[in-house]
Amino acid sequence: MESFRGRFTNKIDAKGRVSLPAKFRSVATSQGMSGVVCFPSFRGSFIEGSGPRFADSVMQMLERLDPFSPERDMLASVLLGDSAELMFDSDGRILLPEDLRAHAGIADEATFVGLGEKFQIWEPKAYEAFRAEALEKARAYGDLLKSPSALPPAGGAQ
Amino acid sequence: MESFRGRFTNKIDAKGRVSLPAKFRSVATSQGMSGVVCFPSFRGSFIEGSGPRFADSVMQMLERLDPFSPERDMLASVLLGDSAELMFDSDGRILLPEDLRAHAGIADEATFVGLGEKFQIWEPKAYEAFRAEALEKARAYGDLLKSPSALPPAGGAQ
DNA sequence: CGGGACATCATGGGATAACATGGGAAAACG
DNA sequence: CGTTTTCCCATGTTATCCCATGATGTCCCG
Repeated sequence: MESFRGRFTNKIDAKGRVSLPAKFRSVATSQGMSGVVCFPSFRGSFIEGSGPRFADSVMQMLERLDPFSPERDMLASVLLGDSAELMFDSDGRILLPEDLRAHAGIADEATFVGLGEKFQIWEPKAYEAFRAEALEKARAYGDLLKSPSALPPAGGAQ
Repeated sequence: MESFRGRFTNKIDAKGRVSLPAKFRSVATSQGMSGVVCFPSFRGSFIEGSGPRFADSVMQMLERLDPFSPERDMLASVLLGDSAELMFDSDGRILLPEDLRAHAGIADEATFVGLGEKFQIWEPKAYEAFRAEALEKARAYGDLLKSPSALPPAGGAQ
């Protein structure tokens, strides 16, 4: 199962287009979609993105809630209302909407970071800073990664 | 399966016409209807809308209730009695009925918010306020989707 | 091992199509 | 008849398509 991996920084042209890294493109395509789904992170100034597989799982989670419940409406507003389906053109580029760019403080360059089932899009310098911090935290969180064979029962989600 | 996603704010002209966002239009069309079904929300000052698929499922939900119960009648009078089938014209516009506009406090602009199987139509500033609240609550509901990996990535449960 | 032929990719620009929006005229309605 | 709705056309803006270029990588063959 392919997943998003690696880091790529691409330019944004005058029309707002960016090349989606070729490797990301092929992940999305292998999931049956000629595009990606993006939405502003509600945890920081960056854009979250994914292929249809992850996006569908979010959708299914929402459909399990009562159709007129406040929880469903609020979660859907944030997760779907703010999201955008960005199809790539014949050259593999996507058009980053103005509001998403503003959220991430992105001007003329964007850094794509693969995170498995999803990826993130950052303003390059902002990502540098985040990455330095992530490295620190990773050191501390390293203990959380257990060898699968060492997990006691099933579930593991302490 | 296509669904309503994204947020769009369009103008209402002197005749009361609004462009239904092109993406919403194609969702409705793919469900076999050249229009959408709209009705006032019973939980707030906004309009609920959907394609025929969701509208049918609402119908079925009503039919599961006791046919002569006051609950059923109350819900039906809002969900069906106040609902309108709005066909879009050759340019993809719909005509928002006066009572629906009044319910949502909509004057000359309308914000369409995609929520999966359904969508909502808001007065832009009212939606802004709702969204801010939704963002807060979504963080609280975040237990449902806390770490992104907590979501079933590839059909974990279903 | 080296060098080139070729594919892939990111990027730029011009042409074209799609979309939101405004207004006029015909048609439907009461 | 007057009012409201539908249809048609015009326009500016935005997005999409198509082609060109250069840079990088890959592969094959000598």
